[in-house]
Amino acid sequence: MTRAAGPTLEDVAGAAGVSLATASRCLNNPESVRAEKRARILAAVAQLDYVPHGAARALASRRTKMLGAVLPSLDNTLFGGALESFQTVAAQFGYTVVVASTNYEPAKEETHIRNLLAGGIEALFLVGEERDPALYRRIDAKGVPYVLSWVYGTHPKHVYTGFDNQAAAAHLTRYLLSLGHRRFGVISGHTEHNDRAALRLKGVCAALAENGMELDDNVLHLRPFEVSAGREAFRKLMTSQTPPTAVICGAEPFAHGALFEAVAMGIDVPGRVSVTGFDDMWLASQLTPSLTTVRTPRREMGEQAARFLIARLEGQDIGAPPMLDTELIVRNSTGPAPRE
Amino acid sequence: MTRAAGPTLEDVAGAAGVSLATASRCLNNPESVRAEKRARILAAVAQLDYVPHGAARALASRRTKMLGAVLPSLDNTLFGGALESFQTVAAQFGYTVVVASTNYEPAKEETHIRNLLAGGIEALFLVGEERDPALYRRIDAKGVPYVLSWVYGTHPKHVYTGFDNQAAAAHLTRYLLSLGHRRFGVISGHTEHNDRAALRLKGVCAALAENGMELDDNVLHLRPFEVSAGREAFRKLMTSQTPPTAVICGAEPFAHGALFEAVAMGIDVPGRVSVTGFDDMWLASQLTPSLTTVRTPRREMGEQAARFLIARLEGQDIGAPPMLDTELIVRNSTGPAPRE
DNA sequence: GCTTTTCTTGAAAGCGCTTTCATTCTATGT
DNA sequence: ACATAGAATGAAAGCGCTTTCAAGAAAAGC
Repeated sequence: MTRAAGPTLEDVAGAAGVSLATASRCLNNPESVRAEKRARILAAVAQLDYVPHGAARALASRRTKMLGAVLPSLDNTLFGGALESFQTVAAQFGYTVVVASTNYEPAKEETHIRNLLAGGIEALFLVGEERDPALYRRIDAKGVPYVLSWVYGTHPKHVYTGFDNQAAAAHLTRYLLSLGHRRFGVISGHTEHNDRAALRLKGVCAALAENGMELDDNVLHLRPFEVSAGREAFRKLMTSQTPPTAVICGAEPFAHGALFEAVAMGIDVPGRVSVTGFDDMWLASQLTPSLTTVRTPRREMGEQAARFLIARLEGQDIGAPPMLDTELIVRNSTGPAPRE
Repeated sequence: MTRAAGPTLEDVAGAAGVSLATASRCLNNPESVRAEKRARILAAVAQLDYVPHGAARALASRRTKMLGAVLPSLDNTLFGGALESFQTVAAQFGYTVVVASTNYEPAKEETHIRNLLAGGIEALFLVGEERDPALYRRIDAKGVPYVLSWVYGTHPKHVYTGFDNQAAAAHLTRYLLSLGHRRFGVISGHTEHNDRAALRLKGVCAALAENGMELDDNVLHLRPFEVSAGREAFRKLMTSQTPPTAVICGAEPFAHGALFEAVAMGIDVPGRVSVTGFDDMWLASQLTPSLTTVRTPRREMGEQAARFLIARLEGQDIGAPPMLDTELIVRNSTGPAPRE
């Protein structure tokens, strides 16, 4: 497809009777141009309907004003919320965001990052910390700053905009323990390439260990992040010989599924079994019973990441973003452990 | 921030002992270079860890391989599904997607489109048809092909990847009529800047008109697309003197809200009132009662749009995409009108 | 063996913009 | 009025790549 040529800055300069250099200055640093000429140039811009050529500008100035975001999924308000706020802040500062979804296939991430890097993005928004060191090296080689979200690790060379998955999960588990629960079931996302899931699971186990308990393999169900998987796992859990009195779900779709399945099975929640989620999506508060869960700072992460990255790019050194808080939201899906 | 320089194609050419031109050819059209040199060049690329400079390439070739998408919201699986499939297809063909959200504020759309155009996107994915003609002119002036999704209009110069909102809504309404319903309530999105909402509403009215009925103003509630708004409107509807026997929701959040509120109010659905949705999000099938709704082809729209746009850009002339189907999914939230 | 055709190659001219650098103005001080 | 600092301007040199164009190398034909 041949693209319509469109007027160039040179045309604008010509129409305004100034040099190319002056026209360029006028657009990037209006103060440096005499008011009278500025008016002429701006008029020419308006009249010709001039739109600057991004690639040319990028090539000459070494600035693309593009930010990249690689997410596990776009079809999901979990990441959508973060992306929305990331994009909104970016737009406020005149940045544009290029997005890619791995579809929860970590292998795709490298390709996407490579492409974004080649495309010229100046900074990168990523989810999670665990990835091939070579990938990090490639990003560093380009001098592209990045932020790891949804986690808050300790590696000094990384910048995080996230929260403490493990602590949040442990806190939630302690709450359940305080309610008297001793038999747990856990539905979690697969942990191999998902450090958030792994961390949450670790938090659960840690809290259990504090009380001299441990998680039996057959009450731990690893599943893809889907409601149907939650239903199925919940049913499996509740039809075992010794069903748990509390089912901890490492992600909210599992909890939603569990609650739906409980209705289908005629199981009283929280009378017979307590159920917890993780993320506090809008549905959590609407369900009956409403879901006890952990609120995660989705929009905050996106916003914080954008602000940090942009500050970095503009040379202002705001420090690394602070760890974000989570909050245990106690609702009606949890209650005292039933007496035997 | 100074970006790390990184090796240029010239460095690669130097390392491989060939000219810049040959190195360039080797990357864009490998066949045209003698195998022996090709190997040397590729080796140099690998060894230097060379990544092409997007802006430079774009400037020289007038191709950015970037696609733009402007959506009402990113924090919403409605558009997220379309974006996901759009991006996936784009990536398959080596395109990158730049995204922007208007946050349901149509005024923002123009700015975003302007920025994307300046950024160099080669094609545009938009939602809905209704917008300032000047905006369309600006896009045309750049020679950027675009697709309008979520609608399927008749304007010859537009390309649509969508479905017939009006027909779908009319079909749904007729179904309700056939169940004996005569008193309707409608919860719809604001129609001023939302042709999808307007079209659906029109479909409802058309079906009603066929039976010599019309929609009274006080049973029509226009709201922002939120569950809470759905709850509130439903309550208002059901506490009026003559509550409707069927509540038609122009978007699914309203229907979800209505169903939740019905539970809260102890109203039997569909015994006392039938409720319908529009879009068939995953939740629709999980709710109790499960929701009668219209399935809209979200992922198909994104995929179709990407395929069409890319074909256009590559000069293959595949025709305009066909109108996509919707499907009335009858579940348990609808039933015969209660007898008076 | 030598000419003609077909491939491969390299040199060089940009793509549209930003940004030094040197120059021309304008404003200021005396 | 005259020198001088400071501001505004234009010419020109790229930014890193693609792509003509013409020349050189290889393959094919007689």
